Amino acid sequence: MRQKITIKTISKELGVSTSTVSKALKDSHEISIETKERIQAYAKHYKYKPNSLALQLRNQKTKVIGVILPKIVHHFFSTVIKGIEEGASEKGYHIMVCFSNESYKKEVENLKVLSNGSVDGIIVSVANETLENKDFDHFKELVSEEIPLVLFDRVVDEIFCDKVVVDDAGAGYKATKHLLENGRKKIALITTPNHVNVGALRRQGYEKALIENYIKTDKNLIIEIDEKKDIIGQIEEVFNQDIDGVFGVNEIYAAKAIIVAKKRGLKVPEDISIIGFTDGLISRYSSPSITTVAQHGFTMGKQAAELLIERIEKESEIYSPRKIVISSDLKLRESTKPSS
Amino acid sequence: MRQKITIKTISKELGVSTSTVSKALKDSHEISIETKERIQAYAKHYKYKPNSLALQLRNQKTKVIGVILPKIVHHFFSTVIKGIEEGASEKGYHIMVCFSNESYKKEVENLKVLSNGSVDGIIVSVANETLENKDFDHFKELVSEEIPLVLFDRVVDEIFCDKVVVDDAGAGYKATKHLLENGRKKIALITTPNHVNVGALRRQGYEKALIENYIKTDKNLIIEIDEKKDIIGQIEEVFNQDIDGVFGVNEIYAAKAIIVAKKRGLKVPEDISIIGFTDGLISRYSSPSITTVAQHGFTMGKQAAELLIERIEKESEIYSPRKIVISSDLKLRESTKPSS
DNA sequence: AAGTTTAACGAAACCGTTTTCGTGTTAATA
DNA sequence: TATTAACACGAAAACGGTTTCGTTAAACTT
Repeated sequence: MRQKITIKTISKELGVSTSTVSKALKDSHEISIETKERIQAYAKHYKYKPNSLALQLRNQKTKVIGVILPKIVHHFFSTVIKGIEEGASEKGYHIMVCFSNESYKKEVENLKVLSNGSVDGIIVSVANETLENKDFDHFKELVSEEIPLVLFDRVVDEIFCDKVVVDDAGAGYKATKHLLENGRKKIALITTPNHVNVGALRRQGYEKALIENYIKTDKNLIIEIDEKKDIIGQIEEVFNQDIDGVFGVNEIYAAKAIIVAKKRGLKVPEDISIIGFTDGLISRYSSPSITTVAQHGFTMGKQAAELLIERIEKESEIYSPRKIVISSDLKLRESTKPSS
Repeated sequence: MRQKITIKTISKELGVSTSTVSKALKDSHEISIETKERIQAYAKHYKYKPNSLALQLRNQKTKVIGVILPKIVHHFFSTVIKGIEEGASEKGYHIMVCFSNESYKKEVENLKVLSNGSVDGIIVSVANETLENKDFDHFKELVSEEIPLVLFDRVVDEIFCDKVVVDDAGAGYKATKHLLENGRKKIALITTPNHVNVGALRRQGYEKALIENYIKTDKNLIIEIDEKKDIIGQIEEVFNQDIDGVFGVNEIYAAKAIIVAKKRGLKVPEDISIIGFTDGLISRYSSPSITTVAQHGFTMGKQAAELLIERIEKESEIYSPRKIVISSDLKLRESTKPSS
């Protein structure tokens, strides 16, 4: 890189001290008008830009927030990022993004790098592997160092920090209830293994809705997808039962359920209602378009950013972690309708 | 934040100088084994972490690369980010992500913030508004400051820097040729306004393929979508002509074309073949699934990162900008087949 | 015994900026 | 004319590290 121009350069060139230059550039009254003009003109001409690293070091703050996500090529998470960025940028912050790729090891590494002073606070959605391991020491260490931390979506209760979550149980309940109101009675649940707590919560909602309607849950109708194997094949199994409704805990499962249904000659939504989760592009563009639970990723991200920044800027206050629950709505589309 | 422990703290506490501490932590031979052990034990116990800002300031490098994207909630761009992150992280770099939201003003701002020393280099895909304005001074200034810059996908030839692009003209040609080989002759092109140069290039490819097959291009079959208006409505117009093939320059246009076709009672792909661009989720899950040109966003991102890092680390060498062209492939799916 | 090497450490400069606290000069006041 | 205030500026410390170059004392040569 070309020789950068710094305050020191200016001060040498103009025969004044660095303090004078610094003050002149800030239009301080301590400096005479002529000197200020000379310095400012010089700075402008040579396109002086204050080195932000130096400022960050001096001010002991970076105005950057770190974000660690399990993945990015995913509608929900990219929406959240957008929300975080908007929330941050409104307050003059920037974001530094890392991915754990669902790996515990990468999460730990990322956390370590971010916590060495390069960011003022961190927003995380916990990796699946970490949730399985139940090893949260890296987060606890962060908290003990009093680095502001906000968890969202995939959160862990035992970590003492602010959280933003969707009402997954409520959402699962709403989705299932919608199917029930459609007159569906034999409702399959396509979900993730139980350690993914959002999946578990959605399942709770599903079960609650069934119980309220005096339907007992049938284990054969619940299938936990192993993403390492063929997903379609696993979904096929549940279609071997007699079912008239499907609740998929994400939009991929719902979309694949539609594919399976079609293959079996079932008409969606006439013969079977299918509902998904995450209001992404798939739900909008699949045919029939899919009724889903909208997760409001943007709102989550923005709230998370706002929460974090508040924490950063009021560091002195007594700390009592907050939990924001974002409620989710049903987005009605073509894949569900009352049974005839 | 709690009182951070620094080298100075350690040196005071242990009654040695900061230089000794620094050397001891680096296991320097200059320091006696006993002293080293004392210092290292203390550092470990109190979880000393070197402040990266201080290091960055001293080393005059941050190991961070800035990324400016027009948007994020978009399959292609999120794939690119993933590629960039992977390329960066393999070389020990981190990424700082900003969004221009297609706005010239935000792009300029982001560029200014990133170019003040907080990153070692920058990767950008230019905002639409900037492409319309044709105002590239902010990039030129960056180049004149010799800050490493890589442009990808939406690039501008007149900016003197490395570039990574997809072979848009070639891809447009391939797509159109595929339709022609399907026996389609009246092929509509649904594209963007011409200032978006990727759109323009794809159009060139389209026209080239037609000319090669002695078909003259019909202006009525080409429609430039104004995204501010109702997209479906605009697509409807082109369906008022007699057409048997559609080439949409992104997957949304292709998906919407399918919707319109269905509404008109046309069967896809029997009556009309439809091909899209960007191999995202929509193409995979729409029904019928959509034949597309796969853009290899991941590869682009990774290449961009590698190019940039090479530039950063070999700053002394004579500069002659490189342009990497990523070739694109057709991903055949259900929405196209030979006419019968 | 005088000179030389080596081990173990510290002082100080440096990265770029801000800010507090002088300090010297001039102008205003008593 | 002596004192004081105002003005314009500079020196130095600070942020948290690294690194070069002493420096001192002990150990080793000859």
